[in-house]
Amino acid sequence: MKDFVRVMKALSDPNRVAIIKMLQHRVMCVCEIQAALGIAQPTVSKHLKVLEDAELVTSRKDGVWVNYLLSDGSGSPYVATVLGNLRHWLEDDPQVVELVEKLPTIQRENICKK
Amino acid sequence: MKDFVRVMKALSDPNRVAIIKMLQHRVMCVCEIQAALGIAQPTVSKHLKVLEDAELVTSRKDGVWVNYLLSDGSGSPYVATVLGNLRHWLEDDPQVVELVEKLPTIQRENICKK
DNA sequence: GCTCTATATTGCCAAAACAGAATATCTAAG
DNA sequence: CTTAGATATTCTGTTTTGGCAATATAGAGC
Repeated sequence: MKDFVRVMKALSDPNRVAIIKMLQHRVMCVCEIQAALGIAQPTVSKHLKVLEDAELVTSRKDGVWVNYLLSDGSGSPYVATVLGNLRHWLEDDPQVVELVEKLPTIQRENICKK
Repeated sequence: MKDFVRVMKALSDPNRVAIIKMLQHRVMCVCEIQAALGIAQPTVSKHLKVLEDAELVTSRKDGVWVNYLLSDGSGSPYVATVLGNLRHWLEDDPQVVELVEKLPTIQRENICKK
């Protein structure tokens, strides 16, 4: 029950759902997600922690960067199923469409290192 | 996006999930749910409102009683899918098992009209 | 060692969520 | 039309959440 509720709670925020929809297209680092969503960096880190605690997302350190990617869902049937459903769900959502369209223009080389 | 988040948020509370698991077995009125969960009546009504707003649940008035039942999900693909999944999910959850076991002993004739 | 830079953590605030007590509404029955 | 019981709504207090600014941490490179 706790695991299930944790996953549902993680999916109860539009920004977190947006992160998942973006990660369906590619791996992203924190500053890229920050640039895409237009919210503060600590806020992004906190959202990612919630998603990671729910096992919806995993991270891999690559030097200074931390790459976030979708979990394979092997640890939780809820995660596996919901991530599967989210492949089709929200594909036509205006906010998601806009995010995915500008995704190619967001590259860590241009965004960070200011 | 808003619809999806609303459904996820509705499923982010253990008591609300418990209500859904009970409604899988039979229609229930407010005071029966109250007795099963052991929480205050206004709290139950509020949870039911959240579930109804998310279209996870429907209600039918029957005189003084209001019977709550699971939605058929025809209004929302998220609802249809998640309610389908919840048929199998949490079947072995201790809290759910205990609730379902004592479900037969909870009848509105015995519970209400105090 | 020191300096950048990316990310995480902390602290704080406003808004939302959950709980119950008290109250209001509705309906059946007399 | 008055009462009694089932449910909904309001009110209030407490906890949780989402946001940001400020700070701390970690790794790359000098």
